[in-house]
Amino acid sequence: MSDADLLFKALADPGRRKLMDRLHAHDGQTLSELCQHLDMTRQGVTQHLAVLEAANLVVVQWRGREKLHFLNPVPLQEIYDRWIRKFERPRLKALRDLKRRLEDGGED
Amino acid sequence: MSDADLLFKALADPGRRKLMDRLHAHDGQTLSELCQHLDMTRQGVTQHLAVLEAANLVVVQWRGREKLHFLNPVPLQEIYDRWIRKFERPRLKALRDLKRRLEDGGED
DNA sequence: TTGACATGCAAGCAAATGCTTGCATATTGT
DNA sequence: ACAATATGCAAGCATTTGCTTGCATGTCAA
Repeated sequence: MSDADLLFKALADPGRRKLMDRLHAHDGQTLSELCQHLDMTRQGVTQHLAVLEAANLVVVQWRGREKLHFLNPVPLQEIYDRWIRKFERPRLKALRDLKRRLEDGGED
Repeated sequence: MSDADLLFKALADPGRRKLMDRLHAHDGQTLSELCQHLDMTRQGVTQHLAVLEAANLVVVQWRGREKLHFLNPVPLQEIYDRWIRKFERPRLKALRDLKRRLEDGGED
């Protein structure tokens, strides 16, 4: 399965996108914490998180018996580069490309 | 089904993404033309295109018995605004927001 | 007008997906 | 040590998805 496939399939579920939003509101939450806002069993949430981890959208860190979840924005940038910027209307494209070149100078 | 759901589900298939690329290489192709590059029956391609149309990523125009397909980049921009820009690392965010403001001045 | 071309519609089917339940394992705090 | 907490693993099941085959409809061109 390609990277793009893992990414888009991961994002193609409302429950998983909600998890992304929850983590965006408060990064580093445990599984139990994340379960509290989803209308689903813990196992369901676990499986959704596994899909997000496979897509590298979420990375985990263990602290004792707790599993902490953190967002990784890098794959989203790859989607932008491959699937958004490429399909922009030509009128806008030249302008955005210029700014992106500027931006590359400021990358960390 | 929400807009975001239609969009991400539409993009979550390699065949449909390949169709997007084919249309990007040459916009306005007929169904038959698009079929020539996919290893699939015409019906399969029809169904994939229907998904892309439902997501508003592809719009069609009839010319006699031919169905012409055109890309619509607008929904991809909405994905960017809701799901890419929002999740950028803070370091890059300020810089990108600045450029986006510049860019909005050049919108047509 | 008639045959070739372009597409639509619908049923069928294997595989993938989303979710559950039940039980197992590991860590913490008292 | 032991009970509560946090999580993992696996089987089962209903629904959705991706694709096919067969037939129907509409359009063009000689």
